[in-house]
Amino acid sequence: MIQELKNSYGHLFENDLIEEINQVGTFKEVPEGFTLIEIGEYIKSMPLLVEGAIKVLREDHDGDELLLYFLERGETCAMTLSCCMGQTKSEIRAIAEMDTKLIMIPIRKMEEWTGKYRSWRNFVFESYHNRLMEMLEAIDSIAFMKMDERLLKYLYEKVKVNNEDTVKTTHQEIAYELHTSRVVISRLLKNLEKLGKIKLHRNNIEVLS
Amino acid sequence: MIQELKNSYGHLFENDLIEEINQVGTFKEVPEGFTLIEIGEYIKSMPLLVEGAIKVLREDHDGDELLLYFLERGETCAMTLSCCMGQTKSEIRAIAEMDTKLIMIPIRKMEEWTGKYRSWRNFVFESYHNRLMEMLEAIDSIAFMKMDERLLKYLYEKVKVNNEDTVKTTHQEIAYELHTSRVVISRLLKNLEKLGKIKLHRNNIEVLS
DNA sequence: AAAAACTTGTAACAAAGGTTACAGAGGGAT
DNA sequence: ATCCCTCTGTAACCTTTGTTACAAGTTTTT
Repeated sequence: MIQELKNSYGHLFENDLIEEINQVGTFKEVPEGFTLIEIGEYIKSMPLLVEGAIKVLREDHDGDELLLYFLERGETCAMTLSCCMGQTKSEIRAIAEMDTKLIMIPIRKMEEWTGKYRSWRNFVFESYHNRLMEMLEAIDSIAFMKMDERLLKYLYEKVKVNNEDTVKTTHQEIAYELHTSRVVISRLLKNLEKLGKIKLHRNNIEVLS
Repeated sequence: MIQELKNSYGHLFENDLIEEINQVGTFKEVPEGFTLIEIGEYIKSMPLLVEGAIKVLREDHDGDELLLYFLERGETCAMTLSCCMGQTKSEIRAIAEMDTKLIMIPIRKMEEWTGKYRSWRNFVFESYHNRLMEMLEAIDSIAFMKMDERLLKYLYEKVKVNNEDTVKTTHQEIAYELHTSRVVISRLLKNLEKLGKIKLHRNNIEVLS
């Protein structure tokens, strides 16, 4: 674990802290699709992402979903942080976007470290900052963009996060994450194909350029 | 200033910190409608709200607005915090919702205090937490609710923040804050009136029950 | 191979919200 | 009173998005 830690967090944390993380953290490997946090759950530990990616989703009372943002290597979930501190239930769902490696930190350490290590404090603040910015971006998308723009943006993000130029998913799944219906997604995808931005195949979408 | 500080923050901060705030903070009183922070501005100090309320807005590239949330007594703007730390430009606009009193803290103190005072650290974390929760609520509203529900929610919030049962504003202004058109707002307000939820007057809306 | 389940395409229609245009009410200034 | 400006109400129409229904292709299961 120490090697993975140093790779992903060596430039952020001083050696003492890396050492402590190595002592109290537990290494965890989860497969694509694994649910890391469910809405309403209490959170007992905080994840540091070492490899892979996690998607964070919001749900309304009818069970309708909406993708908020992705977490990548070297990041943590500020929502989790937030819930840890306040001892409140999770407001979001976190699902592994691909096979993912993480280090779990017991929440009692967090509080201690914020007093003890400046680098940890900065990391936590920066996490909050990044998450707020991503929430703003999510708000921009749903408030100001039309569905076809959102869809294209979604595809570009997927391509970036997964580091592949095809998005392996179904229209139905996209519809869930953008909170709309499958028919609408099929329609708009067909349009994007006509515009030469993508190429449609069964179970995967090739994103051009 | 010390008295106002103690009233709003006495239960949160230890005396030493209150004392320090009193030393370095400057008291500021702004009228309703005053722009405290503009998008793209660099931020030099952080506001602690003592009395009144502040509305926080987001804008897209076309200049279209959207109300994100209100700040009330005992709160601070986590966006500001966030921008201070990162030395980045403001992503939001903050406008006094009514006549408002604040204490401005120079940003260099913030960093210092997060190391020195546990209560300050907790205050900052809690601020971030609250702001994230309000962003989530904003997302819920625009993603999952229809315009008439959003409008009613908006009116209820205004009533609560301003502590009056009439909302003194024009349809046009509501349209700006909900990012829609005046005609739509007029239409929906008329409907809410028919449903007996509100009563319309010129320049003000009476919210019933 | 046949059946079942999943995925995509498409048409037809409905609903919500956005746009344009215009009339008239209310209030302030001269 | 008259003029002017702001605010509100409403009609007619358009666009975007959501819904229902169904056909056909693909993959998995039996």
